[in-house]
Amino acid sequence: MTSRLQVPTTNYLLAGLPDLERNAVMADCETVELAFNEVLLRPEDTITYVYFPVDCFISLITVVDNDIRLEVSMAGREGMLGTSLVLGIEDTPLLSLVQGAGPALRIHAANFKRLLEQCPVLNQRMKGYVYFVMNQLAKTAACNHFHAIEARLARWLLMTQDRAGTDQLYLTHEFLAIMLGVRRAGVTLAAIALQTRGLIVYHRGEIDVLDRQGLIEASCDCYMEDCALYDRVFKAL
Amino acid sequence: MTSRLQVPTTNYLLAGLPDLERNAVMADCETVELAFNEVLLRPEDTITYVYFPVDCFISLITVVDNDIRLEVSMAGREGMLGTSLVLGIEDTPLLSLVQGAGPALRIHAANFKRLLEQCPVLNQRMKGYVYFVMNQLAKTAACNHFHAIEARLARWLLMTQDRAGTDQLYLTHEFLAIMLGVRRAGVTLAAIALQTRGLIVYHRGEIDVLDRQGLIEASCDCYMEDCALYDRVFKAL
DNA sequence: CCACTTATGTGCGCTATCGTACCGACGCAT
DNA sequence: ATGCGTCGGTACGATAGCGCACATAAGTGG
Repeated sequence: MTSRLQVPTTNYLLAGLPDLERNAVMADCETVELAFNEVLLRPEDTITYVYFPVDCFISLITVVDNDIRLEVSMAGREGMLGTSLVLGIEDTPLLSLVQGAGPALRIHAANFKRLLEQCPVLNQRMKGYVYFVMNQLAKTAACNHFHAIEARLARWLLMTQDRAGTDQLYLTHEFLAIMLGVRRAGVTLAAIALQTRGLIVYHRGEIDVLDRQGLIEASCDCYMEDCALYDRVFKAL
Repeated sequence: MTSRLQVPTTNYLLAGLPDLERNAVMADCETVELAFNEVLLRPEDTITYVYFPVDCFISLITVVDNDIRLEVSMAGREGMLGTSLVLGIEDTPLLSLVQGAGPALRIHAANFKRLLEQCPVLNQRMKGYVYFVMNQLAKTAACNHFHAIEARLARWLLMTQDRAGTDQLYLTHEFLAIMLGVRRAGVTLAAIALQTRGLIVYHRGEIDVLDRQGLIEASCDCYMEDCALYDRVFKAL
């Protein structure tokens, strides 16, 4: 049960294409249902499909020291999975994990590469997205380093809310701890702080955003800067 | 005075081009001498020149909360400055700062864009470098978050040594502190530890690498993984 | 309704790092 | 030779977050 009034039917990167290109892309797309916790790509994997989330979202996670994980990017309907192919590289060093179940469009890698050649607007939008992700990575590196858990949690919830398109998020503190690279107990404390301020309520694996504006104030500026960068890149495309 | 026996005359990204393309690129290049501490690009700046370091190196720095800085990437003769143009974007959100003075090749942005269209190998190598940087950013985000100052300092020195091509590095603790996003006093302690182990010696703004292998052992795996990724990307190109 | 699993709350001692400050040493410039 | 700015060493209290461990509470399945 969600508060969503209307189920979105497409992905923003594709929605902005001119009709001709969008039709060409859609002709090669199939809709698939991504399951919660599904691993789409492991580090070093060869990319077989490119995914465009429609109503789901995916975490991109870097793995260090063999087992320590940290989320470095997130793709929902504003993004895609498979950026390496845009750069002409067939594999990925990141782990991609489905965090919000739901439909996505997917295309075979070979078809995607063909489409990149044939569709100049698609190509430029994909490159724009790569640019956005790069700068999000840079910003996130600094954010993770300098900002407190509470602000980072607020940012993470906002980003997830945007990508999930709903005010109800289904996540445990345990899971958030892994994403943020901190202790589970640390997340609990931060969550209590946000809840006490009336910004969220949560209960056993569900977090509801009550006060989006308040969350924005509780988060670091990184959230708004990310949004601004996305808009800047794609308003021009 | 350096320990370098031979001054390198070109940039690795360009050196690997087929003759035809390299000649085309070189025809549009001029050699410039970059000065220590020179700011090549500020956040939001429009890129006017693309730089290919020949015997100098440049820090790419992200700025958060208006004044806090953190180095997120570094470009020496193995890299370039101006990756945004490879993605068809004219500006950059990062600050680029010359850290090691010396010669670089530069090309006007407009000419570079033309060359990207005309030279397929150049284009693919540039995209490969973007891929490398993206994954370096992701890895660095985790490294900054999880690893101790001493290991990060060791990694930073190794990376700088590779890019500078010399065992003598001219950097103060103060400067290193800004790059690593830590206190100056924290760098001093880490430097003392490395020096005590005989891996480096330093004195008023100069750091000499004595035991490269030892430094590798003192650094986190991130260093070697970075090197491996670079090799993997470019051995295929 | 009970046993079990999972999610959250909490406590405690520990450590890395912070912020700040001060001092001495070095070396350049006059 | 002197003076001043820069660089590095050190100290000290503060603190965020850690590792670990245990308690409680809420669902879940028999």
